[in-house]
Amino acid sequence: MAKDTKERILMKALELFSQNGYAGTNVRELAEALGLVKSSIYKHFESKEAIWNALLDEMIAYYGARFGSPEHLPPVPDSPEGLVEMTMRMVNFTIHDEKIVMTRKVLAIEQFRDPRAKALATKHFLTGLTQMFAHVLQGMMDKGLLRQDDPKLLAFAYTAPISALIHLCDREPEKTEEALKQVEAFSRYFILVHGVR
Amino acid sequence: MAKDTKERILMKALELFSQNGYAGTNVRELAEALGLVKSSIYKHFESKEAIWNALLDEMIAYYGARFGSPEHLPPVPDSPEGLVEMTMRMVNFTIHDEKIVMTRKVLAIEQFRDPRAKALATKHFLTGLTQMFAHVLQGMMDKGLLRQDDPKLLAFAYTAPISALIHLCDREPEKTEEALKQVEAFSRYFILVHGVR
DNA sequence: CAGTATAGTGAACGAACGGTCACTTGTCAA
DNA sequence: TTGACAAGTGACCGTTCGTTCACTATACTG
Repeated sequence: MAKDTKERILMKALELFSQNGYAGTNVRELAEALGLVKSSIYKHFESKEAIWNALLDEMIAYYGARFGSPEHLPPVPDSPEGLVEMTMRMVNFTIHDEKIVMTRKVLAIEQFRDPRAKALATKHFLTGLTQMFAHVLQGMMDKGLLRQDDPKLLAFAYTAPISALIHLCDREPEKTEEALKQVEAFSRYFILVHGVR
Repeated sequence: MAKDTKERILMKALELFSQNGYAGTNVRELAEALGLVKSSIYKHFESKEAIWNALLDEMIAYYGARFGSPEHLPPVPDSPEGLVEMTMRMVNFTIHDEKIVMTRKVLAIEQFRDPRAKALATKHFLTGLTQMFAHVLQGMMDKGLLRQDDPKLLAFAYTAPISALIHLCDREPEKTEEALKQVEAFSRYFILVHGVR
């Protein structure tokens, strides 16, 4: 029950921080959103800032566990269409997983204030996807599915537009359907341009 | 003197909001950053929220005046190298103009809370650049400098990576030099891929 | 010169903030 | 059965928040 409450606090804090930011959220509404009174919060965290730091710890650990090690690199597709499918699977996951969506939002809000949020934001928004797809696209070049090219530059050119559409979904969820179509269209176009001819 | 102070308040509010957000900034520090006491602020704005709304009005108007009408579309370059130059000029401007940098930051922070900030964020982060370069790239296709293609898709593929690097500069200014090199490398690569052969 | 806006001040307001503490409740091992 | 401990409560603390207001200083206007 204790551990459970601590985790529930962190989850609800993520939810509230991702909407109104750290400064825009107060301990009382956090507690009441969990059916508690604010003093109960302090049985689990010594301060509001401690909640923020624990949340950041968790976000960093979650990212590391999920995307940090080479063993989590996705398999290299066997066909151009396989890249489209893999991309759509990945994008669909990342925009529908509530925790990841809220993490991106909170990083967008707090990136200029907290150095650790800043570093994690760069991973989430830029280097993470690029590194992952550098591996995938390199693999596809090795298989002769894409023209030989600088894999990092190619991965950057591939993932940055997709990342922009993910941000759009975070900001305006009602545009998700249209954004997903754009992702697919862009993915196919990318293959058309960079595939072997 | 009056108008001046009102504008100084808005400018300093933009500065503080872009660092700590609206909720993370209080009227007292805003006033004292201007050499005033907080009650003086209320001679010019009826509330803190009124400052925020006036700031948003100004940001929206500024964007409209600068990028809103077709007459502000840049001239179409006469050579592939001209596209690189135009791009570098544009990026250099947008990451060194303090007001625009702070505007992007504040939009990143407040995009999930305020509907008008959300709409303006999408323009700043996505559609604005894309529309502008759809025109430029279309013009270059007409001149036979680029292969025929869907100008919107092409512009999206061109501007999204550049936009990602602009965001990186906003977040980690110490990486500006490296980011600019990446923009240039990407721009040349883009021409290599999409230019006539 | 008198009169009147305008800009700025300092003290004060109630409300909301993060945080503390003595206390009650529930759980479970000895 | 009892003792110990963790979880939760409600009252309360000092501080800070946004905001108001009576007042002063300054500058323009008739």
